[in-house]
Amino acid sequence: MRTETVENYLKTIYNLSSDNTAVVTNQKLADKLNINPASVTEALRKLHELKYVVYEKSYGTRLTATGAKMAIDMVRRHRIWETYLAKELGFGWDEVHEIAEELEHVKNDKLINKLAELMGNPSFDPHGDPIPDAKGKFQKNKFVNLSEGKIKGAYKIMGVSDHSPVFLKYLEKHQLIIGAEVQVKNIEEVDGSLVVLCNKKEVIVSPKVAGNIIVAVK
Amino acid sequence: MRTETVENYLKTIYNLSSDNTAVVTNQKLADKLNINPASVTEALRKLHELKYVVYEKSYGTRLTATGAKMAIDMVRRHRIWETYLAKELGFGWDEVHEIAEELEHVKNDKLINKLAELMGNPSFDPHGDPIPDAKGKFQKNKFVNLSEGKIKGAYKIMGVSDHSPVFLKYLEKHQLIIGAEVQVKNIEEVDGSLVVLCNKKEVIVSPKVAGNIIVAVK
DNA sequence: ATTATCTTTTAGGCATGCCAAAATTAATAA
DNA sequence: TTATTAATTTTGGCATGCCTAAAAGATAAT
Repeated sequence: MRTETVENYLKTIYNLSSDNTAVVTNQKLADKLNINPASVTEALRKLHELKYVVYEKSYGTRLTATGAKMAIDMVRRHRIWETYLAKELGFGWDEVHEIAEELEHVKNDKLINKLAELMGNPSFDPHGDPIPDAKGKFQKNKFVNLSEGKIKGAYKIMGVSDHSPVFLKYLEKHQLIIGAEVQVKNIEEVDGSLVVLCNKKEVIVSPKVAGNIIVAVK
Repeated sequence: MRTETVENYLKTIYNLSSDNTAVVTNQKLADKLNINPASVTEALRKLHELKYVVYEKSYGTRLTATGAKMAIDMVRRHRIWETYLAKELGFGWDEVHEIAEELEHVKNDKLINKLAELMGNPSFDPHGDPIPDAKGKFQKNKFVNLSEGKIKGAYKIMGVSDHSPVFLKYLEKHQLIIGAEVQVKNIEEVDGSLVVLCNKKEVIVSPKVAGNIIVAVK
């Protein structure tokens, strides 16, 4: 099996079983990878042989320790590249994902570590997602959704949970970017939208949008 | 045919037909690519169909305009990455080739152009190999330090790397100004100083001074 | 418990990109 | 020119990674 193929499967399984405990169904994998479920079955059998996953037919799949390690390594590479592209090369945060998707397959740990070092070993990428360190350890974050914000509460935007370009562009337009400090002035009772002060300007944030903004309480 | 495969063939053909005129034999390609000659025959037939090469059986191969363009693009990407890895990330010169070999396949021109821009759009990589610009044009003249000049070599002064008034005044005094044409008559074995002919006058240039004079090879 | 529905797996196929060995073609020397 | 040698191409095969369609298995509703 080609490394790139293995990496893509493991990464996807990892992302679908967030806490690395849940079992992933073939259908979901097929959807994410945009391939036929039959192909997933084949691939999983091989990944099982290779000891990257434990796969019981008609039941589901989970990563082995080895598989999880590789997956987390992919997450690290991806997020380091994303951060680098955005922070150092000035790419828009809506552009970085696609490029990182290719760069993450370059097999050279020293390269990733140098890039990380160059940026001061960041713990979060431009989307606010945590970057595991070289040993695969994540920095624990205790962030909340802006939708849980309270009137007069002050917050700092740490990340987003919707990574679609449409969403990211929308946020940028209103200066609701990573690192921005916001203050909730009011919460409309009618629809639950938040009136927040950001960069000295008032912005109305719908509950849906707020639910996709991750903030740290200040 | 996978893009990466195409790219590797075109790049190799390009490198083997330096001036882009010569015909490349299958055997040489097979050797360079570490594959069986039979596989080369197959691949070339496909590349011919795809209009990347003109391939006449039992004769040889040369790149079409399209093929050459792609190949030169690969050269640019490779050399930009090499330069970047060495200059910006501190990789040793022996390490960069292998990594660049992977990075060069990442399909994003904006990325390469940003990297190039970051480094001031270099025309030569640290080896002195020319880096084609985004349009595929090579800079004719190769810039080197005058300290790398060879006996009987003819050069044109293009710039200096020491901008101190003392240094500039010294150069002026000896007519060693931008645009001046110089010829190395001799290199003293004792201290490595160069005897150069400039404006029909002989000048002794110490290694230290020569190291701060940038010249184009004529 | 049985049917209807949905998911997963099996079976058979296809394109890619490589191989080894045999056959052909070209180049070189006698 | 003919024999020898070298390069090239043909042939048949193999692994990868995907596909579609059909069979088998699991799930849920009546």
